[in-house]
Amino acid sequence: MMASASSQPQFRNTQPPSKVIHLRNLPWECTEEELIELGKPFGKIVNTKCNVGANRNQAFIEFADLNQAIAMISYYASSAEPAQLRGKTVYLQYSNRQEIVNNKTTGDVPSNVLLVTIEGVEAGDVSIDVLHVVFSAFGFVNKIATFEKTAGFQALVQFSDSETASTAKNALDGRSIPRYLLQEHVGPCTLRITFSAHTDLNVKFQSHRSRDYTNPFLPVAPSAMDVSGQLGFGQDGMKQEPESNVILATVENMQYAITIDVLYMVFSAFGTVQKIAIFEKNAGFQALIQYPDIRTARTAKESLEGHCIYGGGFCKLHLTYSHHTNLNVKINNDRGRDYTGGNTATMSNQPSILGPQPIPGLGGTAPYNSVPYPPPNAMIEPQPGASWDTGAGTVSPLPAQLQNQMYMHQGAMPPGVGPQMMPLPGQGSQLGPPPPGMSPQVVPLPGQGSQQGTMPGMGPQTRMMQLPGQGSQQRAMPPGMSTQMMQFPDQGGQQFPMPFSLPYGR
DNA sequence: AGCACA
Repeated sequence: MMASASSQPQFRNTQPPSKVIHLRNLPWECTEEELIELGKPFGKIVNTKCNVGANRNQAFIEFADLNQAIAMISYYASSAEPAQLRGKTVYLQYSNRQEIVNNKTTGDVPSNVLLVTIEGVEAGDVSIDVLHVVFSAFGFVNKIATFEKTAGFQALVQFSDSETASTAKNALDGRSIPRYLLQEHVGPCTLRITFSAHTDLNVKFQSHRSRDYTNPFLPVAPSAMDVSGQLGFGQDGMKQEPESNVILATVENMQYAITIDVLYMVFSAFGTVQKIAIFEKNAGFQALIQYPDIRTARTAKESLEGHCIYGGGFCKLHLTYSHHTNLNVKINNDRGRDYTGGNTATMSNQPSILGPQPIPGLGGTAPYNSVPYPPPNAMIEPQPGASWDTGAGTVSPLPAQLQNQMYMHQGAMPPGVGPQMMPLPGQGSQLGPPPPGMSPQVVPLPGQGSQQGTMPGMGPQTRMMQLPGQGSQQRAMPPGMSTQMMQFPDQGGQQFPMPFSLPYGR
């Protein structure tokens, strides 16, 4: 048949032009998107086929028009720069076929392996551990492999079965990784999820890019040995600031003025506030809130982070640990306040009726154990509404006019009920039933372990934050609902709450 | 680095 029978005719002869281009030496698990990215400058790509060949590192792209394929081949034939994908040289030639035939049901044949594209981040912004935490909420994650593409970051996440994978896909596709799992500089990490064609990933090492959670004895790649400890990130790669008894607060969407009194009120709910300083920086309003101890600060930070001081999503708090340990407040004024007793008679004692009380649902945390001096009102029984009644105590840290402004009464919250009941996170009147279309914001992830079961029907309550103190009288949450679920602010529907069932320690 | 899919 073959007229010019040669040992390797396809290598020696230039292929006749075809709309289909054969690509080889592709990076691992090259995606259709990457192929399109490579080819689209030359024309309209009408079909692709990825991961073919013995090493699954070959692919085909089919242009709408033959001339477009010719343009691509011609360009790279004379270009000084070879075609590249993820830094790898990609070799192109006309395919020996005239069209791609594939029965690809592009995307959604269920698989136990998910292909996850994390939009808007650099590789390295999202650690494999963060991904593991996110996806573990749906079931045991067998393996994860991550890889970079030119403009983005992808991961293959392998579950035991496609049902679990489907659940995860449905819940997470289009959503973003919660901010608190990420470094500050990282932008929104939207997840795009499809089913992979893989069924079992071949993970050879535990490394910063691949993990096999089914095999603890898998050798650890040397490159992954010393990742933790850098940049203040913990072993799991998540944010781990050095803790402090002083909290630095910044405020997003600051539609209302925030005074020291307001901050005092909010932060006193977690323990004795010793000092507050507020100031403007380039970034805007900032405040430092000093507690007697790290533990109290941690409780306040974890409880308040992402929550809004005012309803309607106004004045959303973002809290980090300050590098300070003791604020130097020289004069008490509207910029700084020292409540420790040196300065003001009225502020000389525990100013709040809120004594040390365990935070409901914080799992045995005793945040006030280390308060260095006994708050005088520790024994006062919780009384709904009492603590924030301006007339109830000797100290009224909140100007009357502020009270109106501060806690917008939201139907379910009776006047006089203090900030314990204020609907903190979220944007709206969260005490009522969820507006249509709001519920996806609070799609509860199914719990994987014993710690946190699925919370069906968990609607707007998740946005309620139960502050310690008197709130137990007016519980807005079903008993037993973990406060952990309340700590995840939603951000315009972008984020999702997660049960905080970390399979391994932080 | 070298041509899939049924």
